[in-house]
Amino acid sequence: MDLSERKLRILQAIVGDFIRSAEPIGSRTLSKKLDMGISPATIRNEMSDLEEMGFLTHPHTSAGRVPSDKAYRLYVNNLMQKYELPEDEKRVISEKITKNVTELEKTIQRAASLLSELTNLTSFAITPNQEANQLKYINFVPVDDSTVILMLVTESGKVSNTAVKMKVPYTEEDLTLLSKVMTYNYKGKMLSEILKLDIIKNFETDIEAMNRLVETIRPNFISILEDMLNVELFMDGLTNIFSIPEYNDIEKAKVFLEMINKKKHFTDVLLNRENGVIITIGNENPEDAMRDCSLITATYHINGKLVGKLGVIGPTRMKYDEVTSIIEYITENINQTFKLTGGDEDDE
Amino acid sequence: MDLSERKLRILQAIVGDFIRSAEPIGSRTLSKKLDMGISPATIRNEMSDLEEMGFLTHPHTSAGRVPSDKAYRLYVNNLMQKYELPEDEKRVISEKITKNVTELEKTIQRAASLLSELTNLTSFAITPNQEANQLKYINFVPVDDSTVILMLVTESGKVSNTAVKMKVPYTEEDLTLLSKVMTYNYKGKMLSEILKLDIIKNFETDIEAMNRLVETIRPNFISILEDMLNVELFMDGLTNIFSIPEYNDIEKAKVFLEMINKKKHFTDVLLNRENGVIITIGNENPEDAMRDCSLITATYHINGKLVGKLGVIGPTRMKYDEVTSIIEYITENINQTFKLTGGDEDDE
DNA sequence: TGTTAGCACTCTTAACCAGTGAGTGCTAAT
DNA sequence: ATTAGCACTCACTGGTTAAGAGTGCTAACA
Repeated sequence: MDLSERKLRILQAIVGDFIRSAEPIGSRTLSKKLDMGISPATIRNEMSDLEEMGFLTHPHTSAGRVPSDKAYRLYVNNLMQKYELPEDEKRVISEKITKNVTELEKTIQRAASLLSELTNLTSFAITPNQEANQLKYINFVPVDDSTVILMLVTESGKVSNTAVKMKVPYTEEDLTLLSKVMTYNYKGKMLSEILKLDIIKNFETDIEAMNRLVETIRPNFISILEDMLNVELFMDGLTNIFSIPEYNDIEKAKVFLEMINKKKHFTDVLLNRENGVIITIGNENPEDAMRDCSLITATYHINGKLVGKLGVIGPTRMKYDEVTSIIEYITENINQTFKLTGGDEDDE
Repeated sequence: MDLSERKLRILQAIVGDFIRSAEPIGSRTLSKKLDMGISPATIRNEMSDLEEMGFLTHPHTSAGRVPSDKAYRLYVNNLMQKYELPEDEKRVISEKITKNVTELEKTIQRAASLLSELTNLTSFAITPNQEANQLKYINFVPVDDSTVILMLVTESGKVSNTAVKMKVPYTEEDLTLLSKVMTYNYKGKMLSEILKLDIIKNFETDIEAMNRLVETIRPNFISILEDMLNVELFMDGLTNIFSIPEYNDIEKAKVFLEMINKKKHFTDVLLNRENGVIITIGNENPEDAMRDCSLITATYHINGKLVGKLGVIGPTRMKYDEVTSIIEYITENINQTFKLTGGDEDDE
């Protein structure tokens, strides 16, 4: 059996209607809604076929039909029309994303917050994977007799630092020299590379005093590098699920929130997804706990290079057209904002 | 009517039992449990008195009695016995708090996480209010031709920085000089003072070139200072409420989570609470949304000076004795850890 | 006078039942 | 191939009943 034009139209109508109403839809209502001049009985036959093909299911005998994951997939791939964002929504997005850009993290967080607000779903975003980020600059700043601040700067403009309590004596000149030597040695190397190759561990200079300095600083250096490699996860709109009928069941809401709240695990799931706009529907998700969710993620780029992700998670019944448009528009705006500068404003 | 010894014992038993079981307790069960040789009928009379005095309520005619907020207050103030933490729990706390202390924020977050784990409640913590924190050190680090990193260090050892895209030419010497001048001017001043008195706005030197530098940097300087003043809010154990019978109702869970999720507002509530271990029960809370929660907060100190808070929020029916002991022990450990060093390890 | 046994009463909860309505699947007619 | 008609299914609603827990009151008791 193949999908006739009419079957497609019926399926489209069912999916479209269910996405909005969350109610199973029956043959009679559908017949009226379609006004193609086909009777409920005919629709019933078609529906029966569609069910046999796996596009529809039945909660119980006397209920209407509900789209299956397979139907959503077909809908997303073929039936769905491009949703044009209203101009004012576009304007809001542009304004919020590009306004007040001081730190990448803040902008990304704002983007996530905006996303949940516009979609009424739970949104999330992760900062770029720093694997490919290169070290640009190392500096040691003496603050007082026993405290030195270790500062690292990456090519993308990310700055990290930590205060180090010094256990060996040092002079300002020592530190300046050490800054220069280390910068010379590590500049342009990827963060992960520096960590993996143990080149910090084996770092030695010709000067005895400096080696003692390195010795003191090494653990901090390693931990700050590790820290820079961590991607950060932002979420927003957690409580939005309470307004979704599917999650009116306390048990389901609990499972959902617990899944979302395993941040480490959730981050890994996101990192493992392919780049670009990716929609996974219900049982397409590799994670058991997500089997009745849909996940839409998209990729944003910093300097056209570093790659982060953001997206939404919600019931399989979601407005795929609208949500993808919103996500796309937001990522576009992020890309635009961080095109040249790597995180700092120069666009005023 | 006054509270006889017997009334107190009965009340104590009711509160104690209800805290554990969440079930209204009747005269018969209580009579057996107390084994003071008083009959259910007598207990009923006493209960009736206690109800009249406002310590007990009745969900409905044929249900057992339930403690009122007033009863919890009495329990907390007079009836409750000090709960001794088991040694192994103490050990776990000490280990987790003092281990791997690199950044204050991380330790506080870990403390919150630990707190929710041990209490099975929702926990939170805010980083110290930085109002009283003094600036210690200002430094400008040139990274490349057009980027300078502005770094601020406070007395407590907090380091913040931001990359600034420079719009005017500069030399390394300019920056070094500016660092020195500004440090000289601002060192020892409180962050809030620097911001409020507009002394940044009016900052001028004798040197024309330097004033142009200041001009470029000023907005970043202000925003980084503002940023440093923000307290951060950490939470953990959000989904713990789902295992609490009181919140088995989806509507209640929703209200709770939404209240908790207004982070800005919630932070303000915390900031406004007095220092020390503070327990507020149900309607003692000024916030409508918290009227059927209890909130326990405690204060921790950094360098014996800067003050942060942490605590738990949960149903009025909570194990006050156990929870306060845990919170106290955790704050003690934090105080100990940050006694001298202001955030950096030197205790190995 | 404080305590207690006894009993009628209240109220919740669970189970059961019938009625209703939405929707299906099948059959026979068009 | 389409459709009208009809019997059937099943969730949902509202009402009834019975059980159980617990109270409040009264009268008897130490």
